[in-house]
Amino acid sequence: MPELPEVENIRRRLNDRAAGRLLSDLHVRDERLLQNCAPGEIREALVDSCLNEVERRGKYMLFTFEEHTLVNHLRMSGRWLEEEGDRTRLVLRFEPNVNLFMDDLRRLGTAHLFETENVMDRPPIDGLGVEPLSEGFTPEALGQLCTTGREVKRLLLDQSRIAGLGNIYTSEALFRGRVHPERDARSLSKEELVRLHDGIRETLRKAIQHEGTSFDGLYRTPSGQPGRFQHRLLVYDREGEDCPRCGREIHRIKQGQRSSFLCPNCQEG
DNA sequence: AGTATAACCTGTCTGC
DNA sequence: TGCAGACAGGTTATAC
Repeated sequence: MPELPEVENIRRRLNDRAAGRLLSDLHVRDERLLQNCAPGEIREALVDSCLNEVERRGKYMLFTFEEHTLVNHLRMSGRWLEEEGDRTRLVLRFEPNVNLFMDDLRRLGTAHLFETENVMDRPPIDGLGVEPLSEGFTPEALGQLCTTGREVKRLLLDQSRIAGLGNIYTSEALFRGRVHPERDARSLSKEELVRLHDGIRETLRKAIQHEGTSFDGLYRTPSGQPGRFQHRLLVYDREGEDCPRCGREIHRIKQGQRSSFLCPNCQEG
């Protein structure tokens, strides 16, 4: 479910609530969450230490404590709540009386534990591509990623190239850039690369600003509020509706078992 | 190196 | 009403 804008909003809220606080207790309710350690190890590593900050890399959240860092991915249905949910997998209790609950209906989310100094050099963080909102992500940088003959939509979903885009925001970014999702990535002109680059940044910035996209009540900010960006989507989940640019019909296609939404008139094949 | 498929999970919606 | 199948915001192991 959560892509970069959702994770960024969650990160900000968790950071505001808990950064600088002492972790007084930690409960693993579902051991399958843990990818590289046992419940006893993570408790031993984190309890009684201070959370320095909550950072984000791609769709991962990094809870950076003094010695160790907890790396969390929400996958399809994970979320963080400030009250107990009915699908709680992990509980963090901070002094004084700040509780955070990781809730995850489909139980696909993951957590890794690392020594803080090693996090960036270990999987899964070390293999992530460029941050699309960083200074390093320029139209030229995008062009250097578009060197293989793959469909551009699939390339944008590849987290080892660009970290943070998911199924919603790739469709939105390609629409804004007026690039067809099935285009061979190598075939994009300089002008199209600039448009796509702008489309990616504009989409992500606006989605962050509007606190992400909530469809079926799954995504919530930790305070319990749904996002508002579902009201501003241009093509995603709008098959059969009018293109906001030209008024013709929005289409849905399948690429690698996943839906892409586009306007065939505005986005040339 | 690329893709395709299944797998991991649980729920909702659609059509018969 | 029941039931099968498709589908859902993500990633990864395995097989070509």
